[in-house]
Amino acid sequence: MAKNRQSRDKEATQKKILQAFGRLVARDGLHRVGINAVAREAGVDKVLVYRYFGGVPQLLSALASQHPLWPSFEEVIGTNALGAADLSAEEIAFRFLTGLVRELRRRPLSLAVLRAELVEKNPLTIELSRAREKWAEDMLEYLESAGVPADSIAPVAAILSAGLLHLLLNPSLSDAFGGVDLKSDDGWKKMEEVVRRIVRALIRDIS
Amino acid sequence: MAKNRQSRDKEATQKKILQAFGRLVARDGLHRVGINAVAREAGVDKVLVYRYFGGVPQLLSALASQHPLWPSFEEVIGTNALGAADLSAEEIAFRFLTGLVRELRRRPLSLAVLRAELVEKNPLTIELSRAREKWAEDMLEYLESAGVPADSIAPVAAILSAGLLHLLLNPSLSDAFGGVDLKSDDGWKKMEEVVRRIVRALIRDIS
DNA sequence: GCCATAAGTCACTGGTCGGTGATTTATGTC
DNA sequence: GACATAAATCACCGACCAGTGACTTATGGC
Repeated sequence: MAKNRQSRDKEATQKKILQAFGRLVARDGLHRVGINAVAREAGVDKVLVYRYFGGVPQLLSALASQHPLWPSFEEVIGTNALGAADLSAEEIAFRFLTGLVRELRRRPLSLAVLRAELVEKNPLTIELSRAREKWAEDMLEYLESAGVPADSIAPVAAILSAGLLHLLLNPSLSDAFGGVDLKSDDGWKKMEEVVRRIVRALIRDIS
Repeated sequence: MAKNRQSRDKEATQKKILQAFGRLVARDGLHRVGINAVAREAGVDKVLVYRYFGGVPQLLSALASQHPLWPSFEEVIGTNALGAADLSAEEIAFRFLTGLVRELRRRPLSLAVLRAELVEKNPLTIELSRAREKWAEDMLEYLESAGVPADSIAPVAAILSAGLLHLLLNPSLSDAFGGVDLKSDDGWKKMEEVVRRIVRALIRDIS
């Protein structure tokens, strides 16, 4: 016969399940992915999903343990906190905002988590929010230790990063405003220039 | 007997249904409100919901025809386009951003729609997105006709309004950054000052 | 008081979901 | 080749969902 239905390979099956879960979450969003859908997508009986993982939350944390949801300071800024100390405040702010976008853009799972947090309030999303907030605090601490006066710019950073995040989550929004296509790399390049302008103006204003 | 179960009052029933729908959407989000939930909340058989409205989309449009989802330019700015022509660019930009927040904050249904757009792609949300985008275009036109140089500030306005919107949809986000409680009026008062600072710096930079 | 109308109710279909107990079967070991 | 083990499957449960056809009954007009 062409192929055994039962491959009897635990590790391979687990991998199939995890990959299917990741695909589905990236495509449909966290809030509409359930055990049934995962099992279907993986071509596997749902009992196996329960056996090997336990449930959707465990699937997510298994995936997150392979590829962390949130980028590190180094990934975002392009250098560690020590190296960042040599940069100007403007440069750090610019790199922070654009780096954030760059890193999140290659993490569809993280974007799905952000969307889910906006829309669903359950033990899983609450836990996820907590983790993300802790990460944001850490980022801010790093910024401070790199010499950025956090007190004065924290709320500004909140608005700007929230804005970029929102455009990231909802590309259609920007069409109406800027006519910039944020689904394309070129669109984001242009958006980076805008960020540069904003940051420059704000920093000049403070000092 | 205490009361007839059947009140036999079509208009009253329709009103009950609409109100129940509005309550549920504001509380649970558009994407998790179905016919069954509406009927339960209204204390009415679901057949009546189908009879009087037809489905969830029609419920939403019935509600929106009573209270428009998106505020007018006058509501946002506090004066019509003619009056706005007398204001400085800084003042218009400030009023636009803070007015947007003020008006949307009192429209829980609109916030629910924005959330749904982020998370669900179906005929209903697509139609809703289209309507909202058209509204945004109109707003931008009004701004232009009030003397604001739209070309140069459109992308900036996109980022800033998207940011405020995101904070509106996700109050927990701001905690980590600014320590500002955006569920309270005071928090938003503080946020307005931040907006003032940003707008002033940016306008100063342009001119 | 009669009765047509329409407001409201009941009961059902077919489907999906999360979750679980019992069973089959491929595989490596001896 | 027999057999214990565990990988995988099957079959089911109760709950919820959207949607529909058939029914009951309150009400206003006569």
